[in-house]
Amino acid sequence: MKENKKIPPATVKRLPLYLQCLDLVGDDEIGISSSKLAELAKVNDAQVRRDLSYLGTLGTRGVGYDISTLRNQLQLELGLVEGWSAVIVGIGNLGSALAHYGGFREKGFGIVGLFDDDPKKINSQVAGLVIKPLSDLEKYCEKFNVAIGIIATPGEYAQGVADQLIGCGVRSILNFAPVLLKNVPDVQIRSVDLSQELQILSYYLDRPVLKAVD
Amino acid sequence: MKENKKIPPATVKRLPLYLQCLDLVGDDEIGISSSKLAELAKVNDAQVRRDLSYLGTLGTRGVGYDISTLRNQLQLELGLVEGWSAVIVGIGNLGSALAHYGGFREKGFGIVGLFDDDPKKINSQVAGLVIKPLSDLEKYCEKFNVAIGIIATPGEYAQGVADQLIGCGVRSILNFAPVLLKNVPDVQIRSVDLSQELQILSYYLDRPVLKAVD
DNA sequence: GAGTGTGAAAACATTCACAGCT
DNA sequence: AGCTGTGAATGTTTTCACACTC
Repeated sequence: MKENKKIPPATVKRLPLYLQCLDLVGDDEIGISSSKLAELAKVNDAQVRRDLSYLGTLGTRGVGYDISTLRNQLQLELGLVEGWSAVIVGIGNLGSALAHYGGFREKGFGIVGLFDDDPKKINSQVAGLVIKPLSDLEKYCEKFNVAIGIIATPGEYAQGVADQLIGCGVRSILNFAPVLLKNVPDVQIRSVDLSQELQILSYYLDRPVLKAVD
Repeated sequence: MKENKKIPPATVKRLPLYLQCLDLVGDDEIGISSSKLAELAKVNDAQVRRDLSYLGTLGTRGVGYDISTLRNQLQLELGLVEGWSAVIVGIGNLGSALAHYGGFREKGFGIVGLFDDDPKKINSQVAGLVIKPLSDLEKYCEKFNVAIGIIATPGEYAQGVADQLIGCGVRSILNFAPVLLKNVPDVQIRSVDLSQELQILSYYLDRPVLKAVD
């Protein structure tokens, strides 16, 4: 396991953003200043410097940050160089969208299996992978040492799928089903609830003056 | 416009969660205590009381909160009773998933139009709506007074679509494309980046001891 | 001169703990 | 007795501002 120097959660949430911003600067650019990066990421420049300082002393005073060093360090810190394997469970429209989404592979994640219990879907192909029944999950998790489970099922199946994933040794779950999953010790669960995002937006719709967070 | 008593952003983010939790309690229950709600929402009970106190004095000391009053107040505060209209642009797998997603309507949003510029998709139906070309966007926005634009296009089209939506008077955008949209004054933009969520998970994957935020 | 790294200040968010109401 | 609403305490995050390095 990696050394546990603590990076504040608020900073962790911004690291992928910085990584994305680095891809936006021209290939000819070799360095970047905190203020330029701040402008791209739409945050304060002191914020950028504070955040990056948690990764070590990466910058050069009077000069800025070397882009490729910075990118490497961000990838390292986020664990994107470990090549984590992931499976997607629930291959409806959302699951298919996720399976096709190139951003995962590009960022170092490998989608190694698609699962669904609908007989009409089993054995059909999506994004070059054959859809398997959930009974094959354990076999896959062992074979590919699956670290991440992505849940894209309807709400009513999500908790059962989560339990199964955890039973197979998966320690990280990204949940798109609109339900609250039970907490389990040592298992990280992140939920993205599409309708909640819209509700937050709705609050600010009436109040154009206020600024949302995030 | 609604009165602008300020609710802290961190609280606004939890209001939809409380609303969801209220649906979890039995229909026979008439009231709920902050500690019960806290348990369901997995937050501290003082947090619940503080959050709800921003909506006014809703509880009864010694008793708790009346569920239906609380639900009404949450919906009111979030602007879910205004019946905001939304359009979805980009009807690939993700856009289709969003179009089918029942949670939007249930929460008071009306999806009034689907748009895509792929000739193969135009005029076909998804979730009971006919897909229209982007050139029809302005007409729809006027006709239905569209408040929210949901972007589910590939990244390269997202900024153009956002510009068009804003040009049509849309003041709120929920963006699923993995790009950073330009900020525009008085336009609220929320981005959900699927790969960023996965990267945050990845950070904590190596560090089972640490707790993520959110 | 330009731009980082970081103490110190300010702002924001969470939690404790209890007075006060039912 | 039970549970809310909220001052006060604590913890976290952001921002300022400047000493320091290249």
